Amino acid sequence: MSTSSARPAGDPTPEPEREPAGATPTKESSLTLERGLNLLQAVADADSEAPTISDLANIVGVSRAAVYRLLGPLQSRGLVRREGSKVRLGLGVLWLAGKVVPQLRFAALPALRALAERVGATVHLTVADGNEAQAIAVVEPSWTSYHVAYRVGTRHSVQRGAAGRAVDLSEEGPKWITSVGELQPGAYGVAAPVRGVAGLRASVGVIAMEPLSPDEVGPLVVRTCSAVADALG
Amino acid sequence: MSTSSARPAGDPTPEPEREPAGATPTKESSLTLERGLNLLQAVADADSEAPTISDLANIVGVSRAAVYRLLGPLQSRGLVRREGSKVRLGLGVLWLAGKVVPQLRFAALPALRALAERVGATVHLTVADGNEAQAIAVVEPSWTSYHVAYRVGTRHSVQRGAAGRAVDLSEEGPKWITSVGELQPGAYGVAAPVRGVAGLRASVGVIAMEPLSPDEVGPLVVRTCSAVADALG
DNA sequence: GCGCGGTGTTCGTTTTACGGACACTTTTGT
DNA sequence: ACAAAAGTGTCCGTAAAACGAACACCGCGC
Repeated sequence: MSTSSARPAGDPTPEPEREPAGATPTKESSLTLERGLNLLQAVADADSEAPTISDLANIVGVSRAAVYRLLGPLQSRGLVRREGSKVRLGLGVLWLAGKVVPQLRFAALPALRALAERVGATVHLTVADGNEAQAIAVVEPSWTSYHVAYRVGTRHSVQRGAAGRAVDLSEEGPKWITSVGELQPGAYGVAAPVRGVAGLRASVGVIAMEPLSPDEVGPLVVRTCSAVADALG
Repeated sequence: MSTSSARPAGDPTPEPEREPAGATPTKESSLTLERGLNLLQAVADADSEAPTISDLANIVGVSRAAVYRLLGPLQSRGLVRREGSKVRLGLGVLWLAGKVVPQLRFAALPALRALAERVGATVHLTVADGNEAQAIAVVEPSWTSYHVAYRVGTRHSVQRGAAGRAVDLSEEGPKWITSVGELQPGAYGVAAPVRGVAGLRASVGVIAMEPLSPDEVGPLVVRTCSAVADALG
């Protein structure tokens, strides 16, 4: 939550206060929406056993009448669907997911571009989806005569390529990974995982036609990963 | 807004039974949740221009204070994230999307199984994601000596294979599509698109090792598509 | 038959969310 | 440079919205 460096308005200066016992540090929340999203989450959590209305009322901790009210808006947007008396996730979720990728890409682009121009090679952001990895953003340097063209949307196993293996790189151990000709003969890769963004398995990678100097490029990639993580977190 | 409101009022339940009593199309709704989801949608709709709090207040038609309150729950679940003073979609959406596929698969399985047993060949449900198609459910017949093994998760271009081309089959024209050896030499395919489920581009296909009788199998596939559409809609 | 576990809707009450106002900081503009 | 504009974040009293118990109802099994 807004770990961004620049905090716009002043809240670190509790100067004009007369708040005796600050019970909650400004708990901004809306109970109804909270419950509505709890409901959505409860539906999502039930993988194979579709919950009934009553089940949901129990899980979320509200009356059944409330579940009906909350289900309305959820349903009209296709986030949930009713199948007889069972409730399941709806396809509106997929629509939303389709919208998140461009925004994710957009947010990460500046950091990727900086790296691409710096090292003069193609840079990409890859996210894991199950045990497949997919490139969601690619940036090519603007000043080179030759560089590798890498297509957005490329998918491969998370076990292949520097970018693939990097997404699940353990906390300890090497900070980055290199590969030679794993996905494409003659292609040299360096990649590092993006850490610190909850729910995201991703990596930033560099692809070049000539061997990269790992000691030089590696740290740059790692730094870009941090930048990307900041941009997304 | 969008097409989501295209919910046929009449409950399309060709499913035999289970429907308790006459479902009265009562407009159950919760204003707060409605607004909260509108907010989420507003954030999703802004592809490249990240909206500010004030923007969102204008778009959704509520006071800024309300936006703050609504943003709380949304943010804590990672559905949106704040980037300085801009608001973007969060990664919780991807998490949700990951949960919808198994439920989708589960819902469609009975219809697929029925078809597989009927024609004695492997049946699969394929959904399009961008210009790639991915098999999310595969059912193999239980009584055949030989059948094609097809892996869940297989991806290919939407232009290839009967299942791929079927997802974007226009309303007019053929009801189903056949293919021979397009993805795999010696494999014969018949596929038809799943229609009527808003926001979903999908197809049901049959794969066999021997030529299928289109006139016989085609209508069956189409019928299965309807069944699947009903199960999901 | 009767209870049991479901759904769907109503109604009066009070909790919840509303939005104008304020204090403040950052950016814009002449 | 300074002023004006636009932005954020938070307070408050008020009114409207959401709450949950209760009701009417249906299908199933003991």
